[in-house]
Amino acid sequence: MEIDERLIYWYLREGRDLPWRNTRDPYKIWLSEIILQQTRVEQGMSYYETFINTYPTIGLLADAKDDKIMKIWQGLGYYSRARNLLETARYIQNELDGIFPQNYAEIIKLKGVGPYTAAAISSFAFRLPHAVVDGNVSRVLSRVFDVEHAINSSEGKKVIQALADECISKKEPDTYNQAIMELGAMVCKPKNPECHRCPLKSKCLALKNGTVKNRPIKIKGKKARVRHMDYAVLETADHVIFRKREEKDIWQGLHDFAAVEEVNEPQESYMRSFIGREFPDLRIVQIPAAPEKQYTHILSHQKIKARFWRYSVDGFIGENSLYLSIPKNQIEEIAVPRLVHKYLEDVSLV
DNA sequence: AAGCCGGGGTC
DNA sequence: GACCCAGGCTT
Repeated sequence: MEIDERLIYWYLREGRDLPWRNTRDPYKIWLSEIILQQTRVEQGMSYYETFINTYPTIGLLADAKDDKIMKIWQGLGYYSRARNLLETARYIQNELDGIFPQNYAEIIKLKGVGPYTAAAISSFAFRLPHAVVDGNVSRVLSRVFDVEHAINSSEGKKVIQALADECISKKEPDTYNQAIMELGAMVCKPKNPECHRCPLKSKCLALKNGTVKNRPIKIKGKKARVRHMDYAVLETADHVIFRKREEKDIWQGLHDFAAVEEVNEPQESYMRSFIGREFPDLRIVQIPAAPEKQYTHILSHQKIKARFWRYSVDGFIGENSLYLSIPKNQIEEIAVPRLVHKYLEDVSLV
């Protein structure tokens, strides 16, 4: 039996029943694929349910407020996905009369949709023969064909895509695409792959050559850089002052606090003078002797050493400011990074 | 081609 | 701590 047939038989027998696998609605498939970019099924599942329940159609999503989308996306990471999701929903609703594009060339033009996602939507929604290549597929194919190119080099990507294009079932491209990703997730795992129960074990060159453990080859990434963020948490009797992050940096569109970022960790006096410059109309009522909390927050590319200094203040923040004064009983309404939410929980502000 | 963009799980 | 996840965008 050929590779595609083996995969399909195995998948029909052992594949998981996931919500987005029971539809050909391109809206639902697109939404699920954006959520699942660089995200495990188990992590994305509840977000998918929330989106579909809140916005059953693309037209309803298009009408949503930006801040509401960021709030629902809170905790999923890679927030540009949420911004692009909304922009694309509005584009399809307003410019394309709500009709989702129906072929690969048109689909890949959508913002936030690259080669993987365009192939996924093309095959799952329209049964077009475009082979998906994601992390799972790259791993499976690099083992089955014992590929020595690094899968994250441009040469390696070409090699893998060519193999994928060759293997895909022309009759059932949708089932085949689901199947090979499922195999990568359930059997041909990064560590401890379960080759004994693999439908491709008799065809796998890496298994035959004893190189499974060394496939795929991958070029190592850079180490995370360290950042020091010292937050001034300014609190009045019933408000807390937040900042909406608009600059091109992490957490765009989310809220944190007024912050000092220096190479070294500042002393309290430095924080106080920063607050004086940034908020001339504010009077500090109570000065902390030390940070209220500190955490090390790990991102894939940054290690953030965060300290939270909490000041009691009174007065008003200026007009037209970058800052928002949020009533304490509405803090849970705004989107915040995981780090900030952790702090808010630890000090009982949410 | 390389850098940037999150958060959570596994080993 | 290193690696990985239904990747894509920017430079």
